Amino acid sequence: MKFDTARPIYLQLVEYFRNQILSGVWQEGKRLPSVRDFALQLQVNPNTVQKALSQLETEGLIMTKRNVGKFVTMQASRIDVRKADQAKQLCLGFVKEMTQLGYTEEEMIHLIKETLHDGNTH
Amino acid sequence: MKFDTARPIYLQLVEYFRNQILSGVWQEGKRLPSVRDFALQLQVNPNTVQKALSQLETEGLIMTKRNVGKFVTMQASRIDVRKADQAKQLCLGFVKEMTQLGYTEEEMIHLIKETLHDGNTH
Amino acid sequence: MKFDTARPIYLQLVEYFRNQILSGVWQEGKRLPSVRDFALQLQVNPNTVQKALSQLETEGLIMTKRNVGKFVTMQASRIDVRKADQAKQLCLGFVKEMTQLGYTEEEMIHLIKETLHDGNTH
Amino acid sequence: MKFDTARPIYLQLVEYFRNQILSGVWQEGKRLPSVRDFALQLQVNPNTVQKALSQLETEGLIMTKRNVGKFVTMQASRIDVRKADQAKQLCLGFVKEMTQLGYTEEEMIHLIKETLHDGNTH
DNA sequence: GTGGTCTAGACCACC
DNA sequence: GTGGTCTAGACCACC
Repeated sequence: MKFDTARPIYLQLVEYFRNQILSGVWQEGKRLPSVRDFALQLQVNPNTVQKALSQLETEGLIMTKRNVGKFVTMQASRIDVRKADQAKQLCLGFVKEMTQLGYTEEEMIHLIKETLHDGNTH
Repeated sequence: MKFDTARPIYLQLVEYFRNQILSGVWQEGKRLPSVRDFALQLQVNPNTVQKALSQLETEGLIMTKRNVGKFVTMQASRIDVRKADQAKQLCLGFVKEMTQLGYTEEEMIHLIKETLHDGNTH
Repeated sequence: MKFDTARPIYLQLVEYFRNQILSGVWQEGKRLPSVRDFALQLQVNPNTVQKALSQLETEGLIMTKRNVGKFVTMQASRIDVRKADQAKQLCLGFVKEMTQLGYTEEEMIHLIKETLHDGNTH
Repeated sequence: MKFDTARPIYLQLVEYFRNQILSGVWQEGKRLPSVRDFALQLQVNPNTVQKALSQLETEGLIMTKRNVGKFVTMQASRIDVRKADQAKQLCLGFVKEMTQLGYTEEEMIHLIKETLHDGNTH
């Protein structure tokens, strides 16, 4: 995994982990690797992993079973709500910035389609 | 003007100034207020204004005439290119994140339209 | 029985067993199920049950008859003293925290009554 | 300040800081000592102080002005709500445990009064 | 082995 | 000077 040096590693981890959960790549109830394993695998300090996972626990996407491990929440509804929230935030931000630049609805939609069909999303 | 205390003020100024230029609110060739006037008006340290304006000069959106003042560039084409770039970046980021969450093209466009017609953009 | 995965299970057992004894649900002299039976019934490791029962024996609420089994103590006075102690500790803690928050005697008593009559205690 | 060695220091700090705010000892808008000063004064590591203050920021009781310092929130209403919440939680816990032990309303209130008039609260 | 806490100390950006 | 991040590494309880 490549980290952007300009932003805190732990925040990039939060975003990565959150995406895995909201997109369903990590399914409800899935057991996560241990903090130490994550740290080895991601080449960062265990404390950094711990900080990211704690934040996701605060957000309710992860739960800890003491002396057992950490798990993706089993409440699918919570995941769905968060996913819809996240999408709404992304849309709001995008629309706000494009509007400020002076783009119209048609232009926005045209540009979005163009972007999707360019194959630059990967 | 309201600043977010969590992010560097100079960056917020860069974004604000850049938006004014790219959206055409500040037209080509427009003379900018002096650094001191900006600082008074925005209630920030003159060094902060200076730092923001320098960055925009590096980006080619502003030019300095020695002993006269600072001006929005007169090269309209440069502004247009930057504006298109900015829009493309916004689209790429938006599409990438929505795709990661698992949204399809139709869903994205539906959500964008919904956002625009909700009146929540302000 | 539901355990809070965030806190040691054995401590939760200690609290549960102690409550059963102090409240009189388990009367003086009552013979307890075997460690193995408890473990099966509570779905925990026998070592965990053992640890909890040992602590209660140290506290004098339980006694072991070798090759026979474990029993609630027959000294009713010991139970009464511990119960009064426990209540006193609860009161002290409660009053201390409420006082720190700035609540007066009248307010505390009013809130307690409100809580009791809300039916939220279960 | 004396720390209970059985519980995490950062949690004890959270509780201490929170109490200072909810009780009004630290008033709305009050600037807190710097993280480093707190650490020196409390004889703990700056990271430990930081962790406690971050949690209070998540709770909305503290806000950070970058490069300036940390401040008690200026939203008095938020403080009031949290204070009422806290009191309700304390009452619920107290009533639940006393009820489990078999105490009646009259007994609880009698014991609370006794505790308050014993002078043992300090 | 699991997560959680804490320290010492370095380094960073911003102002 | 301010807060924020990160690391290396130790130590703990629980199971």
